[in-house]
Amino acid sequence: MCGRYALAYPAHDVGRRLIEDGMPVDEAPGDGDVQPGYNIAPGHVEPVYRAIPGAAGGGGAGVRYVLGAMKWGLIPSWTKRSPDYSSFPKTINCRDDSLFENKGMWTSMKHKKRCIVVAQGFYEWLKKGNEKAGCPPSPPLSICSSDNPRSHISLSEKTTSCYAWPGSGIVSSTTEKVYTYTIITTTANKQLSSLHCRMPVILENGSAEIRAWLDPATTWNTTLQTLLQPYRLELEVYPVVKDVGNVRNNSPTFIVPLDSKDNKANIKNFFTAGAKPTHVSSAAPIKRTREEFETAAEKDASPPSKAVKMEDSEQPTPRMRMRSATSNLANKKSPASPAVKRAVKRDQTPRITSFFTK
DNA sequence: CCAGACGTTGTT
DNA sequence: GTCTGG
DNA sequence: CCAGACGTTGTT
DNA sequence: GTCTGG
Repeated sequence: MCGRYALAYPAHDVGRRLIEDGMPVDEAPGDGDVQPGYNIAPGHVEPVYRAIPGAAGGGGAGVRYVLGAMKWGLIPSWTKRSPDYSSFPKTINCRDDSLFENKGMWTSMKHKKRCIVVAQGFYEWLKKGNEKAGCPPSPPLSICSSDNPRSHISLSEKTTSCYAWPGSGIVSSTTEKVYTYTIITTTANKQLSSLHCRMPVILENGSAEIRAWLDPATTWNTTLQTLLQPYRLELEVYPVVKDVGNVRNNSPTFIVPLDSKDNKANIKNFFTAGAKPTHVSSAAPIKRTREEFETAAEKDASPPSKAVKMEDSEQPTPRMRMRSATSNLANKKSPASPAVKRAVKRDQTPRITSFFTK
């Protein structure tokens, strides 16, 4: 989930918009230091917002807020491997429940390395003629036999929480530090659950939640934990052109609703299957004002902590159990070929796939 | 104590 | 960095 | 996340 | 089918 997103503003514009939303920016990358676009993929370098502690070390005084240029796909600083980006496991996302457990690679950074990824929206792919974009209890989605509509889920002015890792671990040939980040995912909310079982955690610009999340004086605690919730407000969801699939493509049309005749039928199926469109044919995504969000939030009133989480978190458990079981198995022997690991994961005997003729 | 692992998504 | 297994 | 490639020996 | 690169 959340393997592709959009942030097309040049760096200076990202900074300006954050400031307008009440998020101070003391420092920002040059426009040439990041890769703005409508098709941001893992490995790209993008603006990420974080707090730097003041001289005193912890609390209020002297904290600076900066936009940094970071690479998507987190590499911990303690990695001993050579600076090979692709050799490390896939860390473009971090499950919120992995953070709740007090172990694993995330514990080395959840206390001090929290940050915020800035995004206009993200993309979700619907699998070919297939209802389940993943997990067990997702409702059927009878959509697209061959041509897959893409849904673009717009966060417009919203941000997505994540970790940044000031990585001394990845060292380029120039001995330069590379900062990397990952995007935290949680259970999909009701609106998106027909598309996928996971969604990124989304926080409102300028919110107390973001300030709490970034506060350098705070180490990991249950308050931070409760910030990781499925999004409670409505998002804009609509199909977009399939060209977004190719990472080399980049176009503003990627965040414009797809409304061509050819795809009318698919779009109809898409929405009748459960995803609620907020608009289908307008020229550009609607931008919500902060006031609108706040009133919507008031309506929603319920404390974000329990109510929402409980109802949405019933699904993932069986799958999680499976995950830990298989990963234990797969990790028993260290140097195993990918094929062997996969076979072990499936609890099967590896197959011999090569042979000599004659 | 040291050595070794540390992940997610989606597939069946 | 921090936990688990030996 | 999807798209695209998927090999070796021996030559320049 | 499966891994790598973007």
